[in-house]
Amino acid sequence: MTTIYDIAKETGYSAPTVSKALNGSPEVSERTRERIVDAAKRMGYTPNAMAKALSTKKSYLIGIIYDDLYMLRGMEHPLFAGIIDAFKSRIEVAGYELIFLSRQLGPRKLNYLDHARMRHIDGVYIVNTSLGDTGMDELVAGDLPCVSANDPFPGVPRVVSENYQGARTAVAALCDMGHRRIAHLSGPITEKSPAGLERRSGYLDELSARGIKAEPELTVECAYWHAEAGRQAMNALLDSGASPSAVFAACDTIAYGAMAAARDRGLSVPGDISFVGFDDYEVSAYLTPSLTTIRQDRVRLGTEAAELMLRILSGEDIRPESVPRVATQLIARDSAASL
Amino acid sequence: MTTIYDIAKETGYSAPTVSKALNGSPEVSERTRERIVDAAKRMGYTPNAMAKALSTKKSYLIGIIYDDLYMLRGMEHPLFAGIIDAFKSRIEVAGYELIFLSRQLGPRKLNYLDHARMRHIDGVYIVNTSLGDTGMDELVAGDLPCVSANDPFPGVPRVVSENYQGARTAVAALCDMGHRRIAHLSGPITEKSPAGLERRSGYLDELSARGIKAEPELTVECAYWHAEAGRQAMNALLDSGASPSAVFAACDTIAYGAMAAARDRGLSVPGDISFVGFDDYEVSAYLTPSLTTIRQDRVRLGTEAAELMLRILSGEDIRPESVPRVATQLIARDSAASL
DNA sequence: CTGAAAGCGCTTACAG
DNA sequence: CTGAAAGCGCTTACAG
Repeated sequence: MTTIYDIAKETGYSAPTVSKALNGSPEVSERTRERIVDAAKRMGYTPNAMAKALSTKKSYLIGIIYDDLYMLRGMEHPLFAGIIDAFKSRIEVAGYELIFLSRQLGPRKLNYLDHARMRHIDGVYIVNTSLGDTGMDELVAGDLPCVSANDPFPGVPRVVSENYQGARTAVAALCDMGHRRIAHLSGPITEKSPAGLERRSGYLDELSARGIKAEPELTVECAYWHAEAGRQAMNALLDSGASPSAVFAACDTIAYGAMAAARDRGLSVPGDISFVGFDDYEVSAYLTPSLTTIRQDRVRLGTEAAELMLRILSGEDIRPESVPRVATQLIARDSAASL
Repeated sequence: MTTIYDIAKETGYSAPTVSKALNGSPEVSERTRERIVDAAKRMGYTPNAMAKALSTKKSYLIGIIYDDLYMLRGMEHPLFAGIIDAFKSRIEVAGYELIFLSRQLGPRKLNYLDHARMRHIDGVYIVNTSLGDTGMDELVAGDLPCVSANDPFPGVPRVVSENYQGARTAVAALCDMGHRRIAHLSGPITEKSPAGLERRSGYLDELSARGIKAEPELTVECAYWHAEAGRQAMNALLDSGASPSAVFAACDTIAYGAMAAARDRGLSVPGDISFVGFDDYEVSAYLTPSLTTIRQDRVRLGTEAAELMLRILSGEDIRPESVPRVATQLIARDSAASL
């Protein structure tokens, strides 16, 4: 590995001058810069990020937290995987790299904050935490820039979809098709992770805006954002004797399980019962019938989060309330039809 | 941030002794060790990984290459996302962390090797490369430990599924149900990424082992490992007038698209035509009908890759040919039925 | 068992 | 415009 000292020796300049030349400092002459850059190229020089970080106290590392007990499938989650992808694309243009934060390194357990400190992380993208993640309070309370892709944390700006409005759109679409008995398979309802709550509110408010009385037995809460939970909730709904003509599922995977449950009971979709999901995963277009759903814009979610992170990193002070929600979009397919 | 110098001052020992004590060196007295460890805990000491890496020349960073032009959906790919998850879980127990390698950092383009050098990466997990990735040759030719999760590279051990045997199992299952006219929607056929080839070979060999003559028009190559490609291939197959009673799709997503195409033509599955996939993604169980498929064991694929990486990192010399394939498993569901 | 010295590869004042 | 000095936080011989 060639170092700036090798280049210094080769060109006859000193190490500091080489450093300045390579970093494009204005206080080095054009001629010197050229010579040094040439030599660096010729000698196959690669800067050592560790050494750089050690002296500048800036690592260009963004930690990513993705611990997902709740969704039961780690990074396979297509929503978050897509968001991370987009985040990475944007953030690396600004020179930052993504490193996974973890709570176990070698023999010892640690918390995210310790890990972040250890690596001198510049910022943290909190994509998903499981309920048992201790140390999140400390992490967000510190002065480390954080952006959340999902759950709220005090003082942390987050970039999330218009859950409430999206849910209203979904229900409105069903109402416009003539449905009145619309059930809702909600996500887990908890303040800490309000997407479920927000979508349920949208469901309830849209019904009431249309003068439809919401019947409590038409809403069933799923324990997880997961197909199996959707199947169980759908079975519970049908067992209860409620006979909705349409179902708004809080996410696509819940819809998958629910549609499978309906099919297993011999109900035809959308002949006997219509379904609308929320997310728009790739496969949703290929189900039988294809799933009508509310699309979350993963590219925008990830890109905006990166943009926000960069603004914070450059010293801007962001008020969490000032961050706009990302719009959703109704994708009409075959699983929902007019009564 | 407290450093070992702070601890040295506090305890009255020297920095080297603090360093040794904290690293559990045997050449420090038990009593000293205790005092130092206590002080470190009390003072909230977190070691600085950069400084450590700089002096030891070991970063405990594993680079991960995931560039996916071929699959058209980055990390959303459930197979590779699951594998990475499992890899991470195993590798972090040994103290290693995962960092994404990229080809663009800040204003300048770089190749993976430069990036790896810059960060003093200890090893690289090559999950997926797109065809245009230049510099892979250099990367694998260097002395950086590499493990591949998919494509072959000279000298690089890889941990992949029993593609050939899995395909034979899939076709065997269809034959056992009485099917003789079995079509194959293959993945892209290329030496550089032989999964498609291997599965097609399995298909052809199983047919011939059963005395069934493979008809060329029954095999259609998909341009991508992707649902839309599956739909197009299925349409091409049906347009050609071939009328298979069963289809073996090279992966689940291809099967999704193919089944959708069949449905759009009014064919019932499995009444008119049976389908078997390859992968077993979570949703495959919730399709209508649920998809019979060959499961790739993502947890084992990732864990074994990590295990292999650790062995290489500890100096073991691995012959790529010596790495066993990971077994697949037939998951019988509803999309394939007896003739 | 403990510590003084030097080094890992870079950058940041500061002096000239 | 250029360079000598010192420092970032750690570890590794080496001496005692």
